[in-house]
This record gives sequence, C-alpha cells and structure tokens, in this order.
Amino acid sequence: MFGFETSAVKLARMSDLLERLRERGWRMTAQRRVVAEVLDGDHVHLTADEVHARAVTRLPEISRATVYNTLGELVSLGEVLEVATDKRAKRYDPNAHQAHQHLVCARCGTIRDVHPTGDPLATLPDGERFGFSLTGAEVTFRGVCPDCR
Amino acid sequence: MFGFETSAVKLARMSDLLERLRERGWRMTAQRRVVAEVLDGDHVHLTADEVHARAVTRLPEISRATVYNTLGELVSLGEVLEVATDKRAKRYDPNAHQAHQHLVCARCGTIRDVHPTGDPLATLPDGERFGFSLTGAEVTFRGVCPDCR
DNA sequence: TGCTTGACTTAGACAAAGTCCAATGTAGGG
DNA sequence: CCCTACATTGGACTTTGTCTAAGTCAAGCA
Repeated sequence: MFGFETSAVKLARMSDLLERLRERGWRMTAQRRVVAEVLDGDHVHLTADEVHARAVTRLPEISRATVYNTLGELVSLGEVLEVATDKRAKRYDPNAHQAHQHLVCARCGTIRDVHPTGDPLATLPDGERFGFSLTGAEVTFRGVCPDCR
Repeated sequence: MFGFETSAVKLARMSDLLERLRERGWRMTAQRRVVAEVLDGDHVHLTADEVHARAVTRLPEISRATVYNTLGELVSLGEVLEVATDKRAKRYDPNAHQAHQHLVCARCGTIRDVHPTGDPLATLPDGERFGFSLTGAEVTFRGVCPDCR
C-alpha cells in the first residue's frame, strides 16, 4: 500500500522533471531519461560513477561522458544539486526544490537530507562578512549513524 | 608596528606547532618544517599542490608524496583541517584550534575564515537526527567578494 | 511517413588530484 | 659516531573528471 503510493509519487515527480526539461527545450533521449530515473528518490546522493553504473544496467551502451554531461546540465538547470562533502567525488542530489542541509556519517559515508531550524545566513554578523554579498549557506552536520555504532 | 607584532605572533605559533609535534614523537625533518612554515598564517587555505609549489621554493628537492604524507599527518593529529568547498582539490586550513566557518567567493574562490553566532549543531532538531550521534557541523557561506563585483 | 539538421552520444585520449611502493636517505637514541 | 626505524623520493598507478572528432538520432517540417 505504501509501496504503491511511493511509486505513484515517484512517477509523478519523474514525469514532472522530464516535462519541465522538455519545456526548456531539452531534446529527450533514452540516455537522459535513464539518468533522470536513476537520480529519482529520497536521500539519493550518488557519485557520477555510481549514476553511470546504475544507468548501464538499464541502458548498457550509455557512456561516462554522457552521464557527466547530463549531470552537469541538470545542475545548470537547477534541477539537481552538487554536494561536496569530504569524499573524493562530487555527489548529485535530486532534491533541489526544497531547501535542506546534509547529515553525514563519518564511518560509512551515508548522507541524509535534514532540515535545521532558522536561516543559517542570519548567523553571520555584518562585521564578519568582509564586504561579500551573500547568496547562500550550506551546512554539513557530521556524526555517526545508528548502524555504525 | 603592527607588521612586527604580526610576525612575532606567527613565529610564536610556528614554534608552538613544531614543539607540539616534537612532543608527540614527530621526527623533525627539513621537509616537515617547510610544510608547516608554508601553512602558517591567517586565512590560509592552500591545496596540496599549492603547498608543494611553495615548499619547493624553500627546499627544491621536496617531493609531492612527502607533501601529501605530511598534510595527511597534520590532519590526523588535528593540527590542520581539510576543507572541501566545491573546488576539485581539498584545501588545508592551519587554523584548527579556533572554531570557525568559511565564506567562499563564487567567482574567484577566495576563502575567508568567519565566526557565525550560535552553535550550528543546536539548529538540528532531535526529529531530524535519524539516530545519529552528532560530532560537529560545518557551514560554508557563499557569496561574491568585493573585488569580484 | 520520410528528410534534414543540429543537438546529442560515443570511445578514447588527456588532465588533475591523490595513492602506493621499493629503494634510498637521515634523525635521533645509544 | 653508528644504527635502525622512520621518513623521503620518483615514478607508476588509480580515480575523477574533461575534451574532441566522428557518428547517431530526436523532432520539426514537408
């Protein structure tokens, strides 16, 4: 029952995304559809190579370059966020339309989306802004997840 | 006058660092001394290759591997922080003994140390902790610096 | 439905950042 | 001053990401 609901929601989100992209003049290809599908879901924070690995299971001939290109385009369009935790590779977060921060397990690297209270930007006093015009703030909470303890 | 004071302070910090390391059983080599010297200062956030480039001017035969090793050891010992902004390479921040966050220019990449008010950890409600035991939080403020506007 | 065209994809070369290893060098205790 | 364990070196290797030239195909149009 919940499984069915979740699927329906995901399907809706997917078609929304593909619809938005089509409206913005995106040519719809099998490769792009697969990349978008792989990225769909909650708490999804895959590296480019992980996205490629999963995409290959659905579309064996998809190339790494296309995955990189597509991810870059999704980021430019604001549909996907790049997340730089301390890991070596950048991660891609499809949850771009809801403000959130990240909670990272120091042992296994799991990442959860979290929603702190207040606006982090407001915590930086004028005297600490060095004349910058601020555009945003990212918070990475560090800890150890239940499975790793 | 201020310049002199600053130099004196830096010198004090440096010898403190080397002293602490010696006490922890660090074998003191020319290479390690040079890496530590290169890292000294305020708002210093160099990449490993930048550290290497500067170290080479003082000690031409120092190798990249040694710079990586030494930086890794300084991080393990808690004397230097690794900073992962959105850039490709990790940066190394010698200001490890005073809690601070970072303000990054989106255009030129300049990084300033800043001190927001309040404890970022306190902004994450229990219901958003997913059973993690929290150990810290990093805040990256994004903006455009005066020089880039 | 079947062209046409320019945007998209591909494979592989290349680049950047970082790791690893066997051989060599040296700091510091005895 | 000598040892020896620890540190350094150079180069090969890995991982992550970028670029390019050539081939392919989505989508508008007849």
